[in-house]
Amino acid sequence: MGTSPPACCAPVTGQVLGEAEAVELAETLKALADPARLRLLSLIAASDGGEACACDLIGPVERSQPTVSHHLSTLVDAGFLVREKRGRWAWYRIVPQRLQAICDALCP
Amino acid sequence: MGTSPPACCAPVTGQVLGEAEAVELAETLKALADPARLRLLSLIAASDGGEACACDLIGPVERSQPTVSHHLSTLVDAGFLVREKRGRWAWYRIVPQRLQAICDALCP
DNA sequence: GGGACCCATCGACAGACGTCGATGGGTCCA
DNA sequence: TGGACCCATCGACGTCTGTCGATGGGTCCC
Repeated sequence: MGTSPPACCAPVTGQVLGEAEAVELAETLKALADPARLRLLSLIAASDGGEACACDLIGPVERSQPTVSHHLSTLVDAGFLVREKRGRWAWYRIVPQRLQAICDALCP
Repeated sequence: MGTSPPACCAPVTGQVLGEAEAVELAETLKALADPARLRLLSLIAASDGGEACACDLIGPVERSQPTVSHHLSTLVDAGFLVREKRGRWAWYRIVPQRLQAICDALCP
């Protein structure tokens, strides 16, 4: 919730991180730091066109449907995915700049 | 705990992540995903010679001494820091390759 | 319209995690 | 030797989080 920064995030090295910047980067990393979410990202990234239907993710990730839906929402909220509703299906697409921003923050 | 891989970690994109690889990368990211730990890394990286005494970290990071010690141990266990005892002081140094390995896993 | 299907939300629960005060081992100096 | 100091560990506590079953709103097809 909250700020939804334009660039995200302040780099770890270089200028010393303040508490607010650290909280922001930590929340972003926390969204990545879960096996189910990493597998979801990996599955979507490896799909045709870089997008995947939620119905095709439940099996491979080996979690229940509500759990997968919850993790996908977390990734959307953190900006790593975008959701698009098509009929009764939900399609998810990777946001490559978001992943790149993390790398820039960790290894400038 | 356990394997302590030579290179760490399998990349998110490219081959689809298996559960074991995802757990390993998630644990590594979890070690980073805390404001106090990010500030500690940042403080140490910005110190002279890339190393810092624990006694100089407690003030800036605004946590109690046991809490700081706990976080430093977490970072050491995850391979982001190395600890060296000098007399009654404990000095910590960044392991740059470890941070680089995370970036390689996220943005190949 | 009725039924099958996809998916987000809700409520609940167990386990993990960040934090602190208290404690004790180890080191240095007077 | 005694005292001051640094720091890791322990025990405890409240909070956050990953997981699931149940539920209900939408959408499509027969």
